[in-house]
Amino acid sequence: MLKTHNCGDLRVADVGETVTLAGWVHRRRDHGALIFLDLRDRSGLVQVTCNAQGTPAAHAVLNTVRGEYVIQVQGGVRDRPAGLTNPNLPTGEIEVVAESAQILNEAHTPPFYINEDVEIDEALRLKYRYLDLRRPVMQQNIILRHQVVSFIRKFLDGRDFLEIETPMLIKTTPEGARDYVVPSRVHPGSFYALPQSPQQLKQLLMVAGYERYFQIARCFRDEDLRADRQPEFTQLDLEMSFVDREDVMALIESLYIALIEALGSKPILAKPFLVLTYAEAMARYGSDKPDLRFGMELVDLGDLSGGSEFKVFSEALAAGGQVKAIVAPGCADFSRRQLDDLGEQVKRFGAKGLVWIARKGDGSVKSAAARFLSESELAAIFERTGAGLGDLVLIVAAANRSVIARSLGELRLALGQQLGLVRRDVHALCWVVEFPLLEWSEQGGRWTAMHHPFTSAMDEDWPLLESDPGRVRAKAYDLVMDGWEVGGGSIRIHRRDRQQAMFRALGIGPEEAEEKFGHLLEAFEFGAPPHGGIATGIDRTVAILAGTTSIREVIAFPKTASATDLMFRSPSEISEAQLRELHLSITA
RNA sequence: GGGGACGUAGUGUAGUGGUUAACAUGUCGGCCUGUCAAGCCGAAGAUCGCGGGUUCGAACCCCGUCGUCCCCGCCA
Repeated sequence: MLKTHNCGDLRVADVGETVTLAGWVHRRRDHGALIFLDLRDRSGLVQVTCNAQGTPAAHAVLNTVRGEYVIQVQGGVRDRPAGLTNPNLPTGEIEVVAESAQILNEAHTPPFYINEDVEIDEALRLKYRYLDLRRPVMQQNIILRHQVVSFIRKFLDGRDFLEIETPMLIKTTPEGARDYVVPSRVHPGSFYALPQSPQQLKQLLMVAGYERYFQIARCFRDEDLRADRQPEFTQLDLEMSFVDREDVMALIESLYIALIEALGSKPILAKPFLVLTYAEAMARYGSDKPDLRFGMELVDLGDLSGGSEFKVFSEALAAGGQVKAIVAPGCADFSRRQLDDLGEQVKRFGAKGLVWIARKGDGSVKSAAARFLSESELAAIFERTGAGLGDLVLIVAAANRSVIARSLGELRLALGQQLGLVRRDVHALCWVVEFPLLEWSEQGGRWTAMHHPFTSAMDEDWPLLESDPGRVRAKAYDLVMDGWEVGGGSIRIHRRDRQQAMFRALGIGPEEAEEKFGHLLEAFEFGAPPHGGIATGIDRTVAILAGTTSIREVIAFPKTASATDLMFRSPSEISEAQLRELHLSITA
């Protein structure tokens, strides 16, 4: 080894030791005959010093080094003189007096600061990702990610799980996201698909009798990107035989509690995790991934507004819709401009408008709708919503219930952040269960699986699959953390007849089912055990633990929003020869 | 596919129609033996993303285009 110690590990206990260090010049403070420099390696920083009289050999070398030079230093660890310690550095009580030093490699001045935390254009960071990753913040993120994955492996190994790899070159499936596809050289005109998840493979491992499987699995989906979505991402993929819903949930709950308590920096707001049905989550939070770090729940005003003079209310209800409200605490004095902005926000989600009622501090009521609402109606609204003096009641009425949920749910999130109501000092996790098995696709004109086509219905709901598919609830569960969907899973179908019934409900005919899923259907006839599992997002989990809002911050080499890699400059064209070999021609 | 924001020395920003594009920091040089965002003095460093247009005159206004980010659609 070119070094005997790590920079960041040196302490007072090492005083008197002779050490050899190697690392990057983080910062240099040159007093002429006296030089200080902060030497950095993965473990952290330590101050190295030398002077022209006492250590001339080292001084001659360190006089020429610059930022990010890679150097090696030999010297003794000593206590810093009294009053000269640096409490901001874990190594701040000691320093290394360099006796000699060598330049291992010179470095250009980097295109951005590695030794300072300033905002840098993300495109530049991605172009020089290897320098970006050198920054201490990024190193912490990547190290945290390693710790999370390592923790999960140990946890599951201790509970009798087997880590089993599954292929990356599989087969395109109907349903779900757009596949990334790989042309076959050997079979002209045929393609592999990269897995959107190892879903079928892990089910087949259950049929194979492995009982408890997991994998830190890379997944690929060719869909547009977001701050929390990359074309390739990593899941903890897990499957168990002979379990019911509660078994999988209990296992993952204990894993996440242990994980957060071991590696997170914030306490968990409530244990055990709250379990909400999908219907409840939508009703109370207007979202299937509610952020429980603050209140501001949606309140139903339907029974108060049935006979209202206010047609916005009564007509929505007559059309089978709802009238619902949230209370923005202390916002009664919002300006007209602010209220208009809130109105614009809900319109994005299909609401015709936002009804606002300001209950002023002096007890007076201000509202554009006030003349349509009686005293008693107002009083009832204030009582139901709990709106006090100084609060602002925000109401959406619509015939379409999902419009109300969506618009008030998003408004709740926006206001929660804007008003600083979201508790940043805790993590809040919950389960959302009993999702609808199917949802109607307007553009497809058919039912689609809300989770995936292998999800089992609730036992008592199976009879509804043909008669009333929209009412069938799934044995599915989502894990939600701080308003992010971090995981989702289900008990699977393990009987051929039920799987066929599911395909039928999805409009997949017998021939197509045989062609696309024949292997699975056949496997179910050879003794498939009842089984279920879950997949949780490693990128999202680490991002939340790291306190960042983009998963790119916890992925070593992420892609841009347009799915390019700025360092490799990928995707890129391939040669004519490669195209020929793959039997491909470019038409675009 | 759609909407929005941004693009100015290496980096982060200011400049919203008028002389030589400003500030901080970094870089380079000089001085300096206790700094830790070292300090002091000096110097260099800009195709104002790119193309077109309006104007006597454009970093600034307009159109297009490229790139990055955020959102909608999409994401079983």
